[in-house]
Amino acid sequence: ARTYNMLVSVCIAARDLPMALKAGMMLKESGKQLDTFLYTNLITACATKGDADMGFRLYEDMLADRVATDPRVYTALISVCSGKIRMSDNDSGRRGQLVLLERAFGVFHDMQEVGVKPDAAVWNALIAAAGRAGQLQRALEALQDMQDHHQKPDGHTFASLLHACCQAGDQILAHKVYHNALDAGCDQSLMIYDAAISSCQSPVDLDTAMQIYADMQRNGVKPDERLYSSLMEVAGQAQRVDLAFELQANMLAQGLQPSQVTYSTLVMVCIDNQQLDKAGQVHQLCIQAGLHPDAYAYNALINAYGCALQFGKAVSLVQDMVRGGLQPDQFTFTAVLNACQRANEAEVAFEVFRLMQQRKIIVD
RNA sequence: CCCUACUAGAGUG
Repeated sequence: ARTYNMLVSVCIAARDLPMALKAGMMLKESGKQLDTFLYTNLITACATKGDADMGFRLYEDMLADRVATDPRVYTALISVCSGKIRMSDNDSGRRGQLVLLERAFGVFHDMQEVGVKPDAAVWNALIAAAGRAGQLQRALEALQDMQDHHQKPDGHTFASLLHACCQAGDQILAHKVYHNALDAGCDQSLMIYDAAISSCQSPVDLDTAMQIYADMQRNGVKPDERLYSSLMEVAGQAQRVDLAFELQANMLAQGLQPSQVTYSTLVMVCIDNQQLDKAGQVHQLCIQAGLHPDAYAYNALINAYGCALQFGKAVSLVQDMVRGGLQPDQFTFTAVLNACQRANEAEVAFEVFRLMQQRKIIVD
């Protein structure tokens, strides 16, 4: 069973939910019971993909098989709701998110019904779900409830609260939460620094972000590559492209490898500051580093080239994108059409439009 | 306390 659990972990790390489920099925068909570990693992895979239906189906299977449940299973289930809330901010909108949030609280209720005691992670997951749904008040209530049950808020708690503040646009509260986190002894938690820096994005507050960076270093916490991305983003918003690259240099000096996120962040910083050539260079560096830019990165760059009347570059990026195994999506097509319009490329626009119809891509 | 499972984390029209 342990071997299978590890196999499933590998599938999950590779973001291959179908393969993970297949591994689970294989085990089941060989007459073995799936254990709590494996179910939790599988449910978590659903959470990261935002597949709530599958997540709850697995939970039902688990009950049917009379496998013991524990707080981790319920945390994973709450996180299934939370994951779908994150996925659905594009399409289904606010109402769907609130329904999912209620479902998360429903899980919380159910677990207590069956006599499983919530632990800190359960409340943390609830706070995160509420934050993602933009319900800061709800997140604060969950925090209160957590404290009423004598659970100590930890780094996860404060980081989730900080993100909830960001989502709700409450920067003032975010700063208070950050200081509460430090006072509560979470000064060794990298997450709180990252979340606190992210809260300096709107309105842009580079000074505070850099202070948090300094706090972190003073407290002897080693940053990761994501924290640097958060900082670089704030630098870019403060029109400090120079600082963004300086931070990247710091990062390299600390032996951290830039990731696709690092490069995308830098590309966006350049685009937002009208440094399109530099953006293109960073994009190339990303490819050279063997990291594949995703559709977001391509679309942003294609759009920027289109706006800058660099039609040829926009088109060649679309080609690169396809060669890189990515499907142009509605954002890509919109960007290309926009580029055509600006460059008076009626013929190409017509072609593109036909392709969109073929692929049934709908724009507004 | 750690071993195989849960909880935070960006960006595109």
